[in-house]
Amino acid sequence: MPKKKLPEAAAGGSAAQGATSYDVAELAGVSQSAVSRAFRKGASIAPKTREKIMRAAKQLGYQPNAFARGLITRRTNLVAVVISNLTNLYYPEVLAELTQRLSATGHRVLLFSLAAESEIDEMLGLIWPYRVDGAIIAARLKDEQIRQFNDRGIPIILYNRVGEGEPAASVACDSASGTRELVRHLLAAGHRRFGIIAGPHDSYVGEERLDSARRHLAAAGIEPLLHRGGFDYRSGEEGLRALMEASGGKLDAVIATNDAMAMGAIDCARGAYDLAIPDQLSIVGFDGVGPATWGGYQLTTIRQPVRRMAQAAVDMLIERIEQPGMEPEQRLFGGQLLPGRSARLG
Amino acid sequence: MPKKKLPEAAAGGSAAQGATSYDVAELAGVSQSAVSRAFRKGASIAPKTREKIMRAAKQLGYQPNAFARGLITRRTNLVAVVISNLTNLYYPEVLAELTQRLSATGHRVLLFSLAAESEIDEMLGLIWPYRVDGAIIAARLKDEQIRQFNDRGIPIILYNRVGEGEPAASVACDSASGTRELVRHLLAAGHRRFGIIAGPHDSYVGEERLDSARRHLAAAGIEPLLHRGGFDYRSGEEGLRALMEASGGKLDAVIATNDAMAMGAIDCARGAYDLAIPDQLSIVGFDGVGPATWGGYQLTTIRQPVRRMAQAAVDMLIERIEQPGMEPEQRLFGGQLLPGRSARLG
DNA sequence: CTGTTAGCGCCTTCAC
DNA sequence: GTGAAGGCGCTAACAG
Repeated sequence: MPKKKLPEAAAGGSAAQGATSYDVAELAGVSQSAVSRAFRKGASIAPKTREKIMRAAKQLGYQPNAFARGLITRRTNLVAVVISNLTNLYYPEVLAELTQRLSATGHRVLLFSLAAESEIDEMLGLIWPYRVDGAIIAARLKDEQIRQFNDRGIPIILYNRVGEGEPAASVACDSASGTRELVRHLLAAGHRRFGIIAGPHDSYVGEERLDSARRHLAAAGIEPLLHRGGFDYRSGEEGLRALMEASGGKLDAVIATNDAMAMGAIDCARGAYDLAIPDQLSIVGFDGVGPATWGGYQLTTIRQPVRRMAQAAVDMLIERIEQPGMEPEQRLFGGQLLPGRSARLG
Repeated sequence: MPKKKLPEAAAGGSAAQGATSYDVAELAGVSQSAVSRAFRKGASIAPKTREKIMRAAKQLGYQPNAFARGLITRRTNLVAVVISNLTNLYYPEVLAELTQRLSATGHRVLLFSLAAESEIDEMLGLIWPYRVDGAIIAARLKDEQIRQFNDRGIPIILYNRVGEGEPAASVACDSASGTRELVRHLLAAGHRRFGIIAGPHDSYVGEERLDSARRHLAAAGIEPLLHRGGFDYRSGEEGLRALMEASGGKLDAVIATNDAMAMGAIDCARGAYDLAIPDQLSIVGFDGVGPATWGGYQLTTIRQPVRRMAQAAVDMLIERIEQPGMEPEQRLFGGQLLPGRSARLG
């Protein structure tokens, strides 16, 4: 029988601070462990007792305490989702998909967002106490940081990143071949004078896109102008301005390494230089975010299959939670060319 | 001394499944409770022992188990954040602010996003087991649902919503007066034939904006045309089309109840009807999301003070966590008119 | 199928 | 300032 008997409201009054399984057991006239079983899925319990218990539970507003449960089962049903840059236009889509998928499989999302990549170590210190079952990470982890997850036996999935030395499972969109496709079409349409608006050095996919663009342009004997920005709209405006200046206004095509910058470049080209897009200048992006398809932009870009990628990330993570020690698979998704109307393609 | 002695790696090899405070105590040559004190802030412990313990802890990769701690202290440091519509352009900003603020005050964010408002009850069932310290909710709660939080003694802050019957603390942007300001300027500029593109009925702020617009137009003897959409860009396009049709093309101004729809309307007006904005048609929005200020739109709108609102929500929540039983204050923030270039204002 | 008995890892009195 | 017990709410073997 229950040892604690705080002076509580008599009948089914205020649930106050949360009833325990003992309270429910008492009310239902069964043992505490019966209550426990009633709330676990594969547990053997007679339908009648179960029903009795559920009724009592509802009356008391009882819900099993996840903390007590997690302490024993060593399963918290918590998944950490780490996103560096929530205001990026691209990530909200990802986050929405991830939380939906994770909820659907009985997991809760513990969200971490970073103001700067340097905060990662600090953030890891906030994660460990919660004994998350796994993590999905869209931020640049160092090998050392990946190893900390590995050492603790916490499976992780890197999103649009790959582990450099330390093994890590990952899903990503194939930036290299997406960019190649854009470059090829631009070359085929006769563009020769290129500018590139790239992101900061510390972005994995950003550098991949930049490298790919330069490599394939070099293969055609072309050396593009380069400007670096911060992946946001304003960077696109600044980038276009810088490129126009550096080229003396002689530019055929601009490759931005994401959509936000491409849209900034388009608006700047139209607004500040009165250029017709794509007739006088072709501009391409990457990601296929929502606004890219808006009438004002109709951006020529590569659309990442966000839903499938998120689905894959969740599936892979759950596999690894249920079945520890799986090999660090890397899944690479192809992007889809959205022709749009911001570039002339050949 | 520790009773469990699993056959583990001998030295400081693999931290495996997480060291406990007993492991640390043993290694540091102190009692378990000393370790506990070393990791709690206001606890009395000698600097030297503390240091010894911290060294041992680091060696073992020890971090206190939040589940065990929460079980005793009844404080989980978890805050539920519920957002109905993550892909809304507006909410990512909010979410980013909220997570930053909450992290800064030692709280973890448990994120829930809804595909439909009907999922709320289901979601509440997922929240209770985690004994969150509080919740910030940007979704339409019914009184009954608010009461469940109140009954459990879990403080909540409604974001851009207010409780209808059941008392609830809230922060919101003053939609009514923001809309009034827009309408007044539009009237002053001589607009007479109005169309409104509104959101679905179940949006609190949406209806508030709609009501306010209609009321102030009515005061000027004007009855606007109305089209309802879903708060997204496409709805704005459709809305404009519908209004043009219903008015036979005779329209002076369109009031969209959020920015996304306003931007859709602008693009549609330009693209499908070849109208010059704002010369031939004024279009206004509400929210002041990022893209609204982009060169292609330069939307005339009301900017919500998102940062201050998020800050306020977090502050109010924390107050109520530390000091239960505070009265349900409602904080209303004024929006700022962004004149932009999508409407002629008087 | 049900009740009993140990803990999960930590915080919290309480003596010392 | 430190260590020794007890218990937070629940699950996981066990008997019956």
